[in-house]
Amino acid sequence: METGSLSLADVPGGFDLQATVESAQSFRWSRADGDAYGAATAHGGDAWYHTVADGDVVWVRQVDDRLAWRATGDVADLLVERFRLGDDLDAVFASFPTDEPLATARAAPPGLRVVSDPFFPTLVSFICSARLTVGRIHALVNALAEAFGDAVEADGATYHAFPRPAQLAAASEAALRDLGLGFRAPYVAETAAMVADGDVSRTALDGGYESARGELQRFPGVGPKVADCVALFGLGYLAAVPIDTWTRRILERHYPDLARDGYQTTGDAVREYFGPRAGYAQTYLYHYFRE
DNA sequence: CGCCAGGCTAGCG
DNA sequence: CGCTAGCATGGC
Repeated sequence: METGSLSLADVPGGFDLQATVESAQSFRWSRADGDAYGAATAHGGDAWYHTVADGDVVWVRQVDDRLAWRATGDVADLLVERFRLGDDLDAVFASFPTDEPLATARAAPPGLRVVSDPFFPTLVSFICSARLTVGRIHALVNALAEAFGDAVEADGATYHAFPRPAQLAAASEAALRDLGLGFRAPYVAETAAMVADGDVSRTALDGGYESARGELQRFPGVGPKVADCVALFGLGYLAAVPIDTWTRRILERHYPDLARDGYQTTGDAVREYFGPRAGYAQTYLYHYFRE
């Protein structure tokens, strides 16, 4: 087991681990003190969170200006990437128009970051997200890992990586339904098969936000909203603005001029207003106003 | 019991 | 094009 600690003192705009891993972007972080994902907790502040990333079991916790980690390998670089610690949040917010709702959202808490998660787990997670609560998405995604992912031992316990495309493609639709996937089961099965078979263009995914969105919607179970979530959290396109039921309510209440009838037109209006990193604004608004 | 959840798809007009 | 019913499941 290796350990390390990252200083957050010089990370511009700061970092809030709990907000970032419990804000329904990533569903593969679990808190040691019970499975309270999605439940508002006043102070998970210095709790340990764990996951399996790139084959390593990883524990991480934040104490003030330090991010401490333990893992089965060196994960310092991985954490910097996954949590986008290189993003200058002060610069991001300086690029937004100043308005009251966003200022309020940023203050509670500052340091929430858009995650940068691996593509396939993000794709499957958000296919699963349709018509589910955040807590149930978390439970389902981790049930998929336990059922079909590689086992990794650490500290005398067994953890599971998220399944690779071929592993999920080999799962029967009935087995997926048994986990509680419901009508999402065939979507996950067919999408996993497409990725496992190479029926996806990496060039299109890497060819900009518009290109990626089109390629993503080729997958069954991926419409405009899920495509935006994958583009933002799994491909790093900060122009993506996922508009779920909560975000639509938030827009209608706080930004009535941006809430158009259609999905696409609303997203375009939000991008027009906040600019090319509008996804960051959406992530803060969603996190703060969801309650 | 009814309603809703980080929606999508098929099938209408 | 736009619009809507149906979809599985569990929690409140």
